[in-house]
Amino acid sequence: MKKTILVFGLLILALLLLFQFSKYAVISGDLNSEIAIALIAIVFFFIGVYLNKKSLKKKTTILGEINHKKIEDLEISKREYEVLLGISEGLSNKEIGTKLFVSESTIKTHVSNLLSKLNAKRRTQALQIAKDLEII
Amino acid sequence: MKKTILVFGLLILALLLLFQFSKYAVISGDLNSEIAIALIAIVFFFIGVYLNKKSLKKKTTILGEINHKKIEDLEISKREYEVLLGISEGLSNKEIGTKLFVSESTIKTHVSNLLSKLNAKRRTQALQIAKDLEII
DNA sequence: ACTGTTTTGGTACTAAAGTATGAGTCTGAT
DNA sequence: ATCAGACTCATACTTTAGTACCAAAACAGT
Repeated sequence: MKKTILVFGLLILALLLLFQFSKYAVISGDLNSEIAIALIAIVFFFIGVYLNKKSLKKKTTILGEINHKKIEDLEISKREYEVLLGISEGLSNKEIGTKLFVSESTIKTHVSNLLSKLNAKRRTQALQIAKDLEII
Repeated sequence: MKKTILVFGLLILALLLLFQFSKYAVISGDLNSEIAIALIAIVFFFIGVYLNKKSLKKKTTILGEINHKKIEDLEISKREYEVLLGISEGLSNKEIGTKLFVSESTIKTHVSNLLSKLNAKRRTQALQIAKDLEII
């Protein structure tokens, strides 16, 4: 946050200097006034682009983030969550078991518990619900 | 949200400073060029914001849009695609059948064809692949 | 040390999912 | 009219998924 303020402060300072410079350039006639105006225009254009991109980025990132609180609220354990991720990768129970170095039976238990915690009837429905809750 | 407020605050500050400079310009008798420069700056700033917002909007929409060409390339039929959507909603074959007014057998056929076309072994894997190909 | 939760895993079933094959219907294009 | 592709549906199987129940080991916190 402090960095942001510092950056913007320096930015404004730079702009003011640029502005000042342009003013004197125009008055003294050293520079072609059209070039000075064009510079101002270009710089402010990119400032606008930059600020807008920054503010929009936040919104987009939030949409792709996982809601850790929701996971806790649903009382989904670490292992169960790993299984959920396996499901989202399209793996079978046996494949998830191999990946996590446990038996298929264990995965079945986890999946069954997951389904009841997510209030789902199938693993595909669990995926849909999980996406909706933003936990995957 | 806080960031947005901060950004706009700094923006307003910058504008006020610009305005102040214009006032001094008026006092010093250099009115026309100052106002002109300030106007140019503000206008181009907003042009930058506007254009950027437009281009970002397109990108975001593209990310959420379906790649219709890919669907054709994979030779996925209309009905098969509807079944795919049903799967992505977490429905069972029977439920998809009810939704589309056909028997479960028909859905099974569609699913089976879908899986081979998507090169998937399971419906969950089909979902993962379909998302990757941006067809859902 | 005791307690509660997590993780693990097994058995025994039931229910879905998926495969293979065949076949009738329907529609758009030639 | 014929022909290809899409849609429909059934039977018969095999394979995963999912449920129910039980039980032991591992662990964290008190």
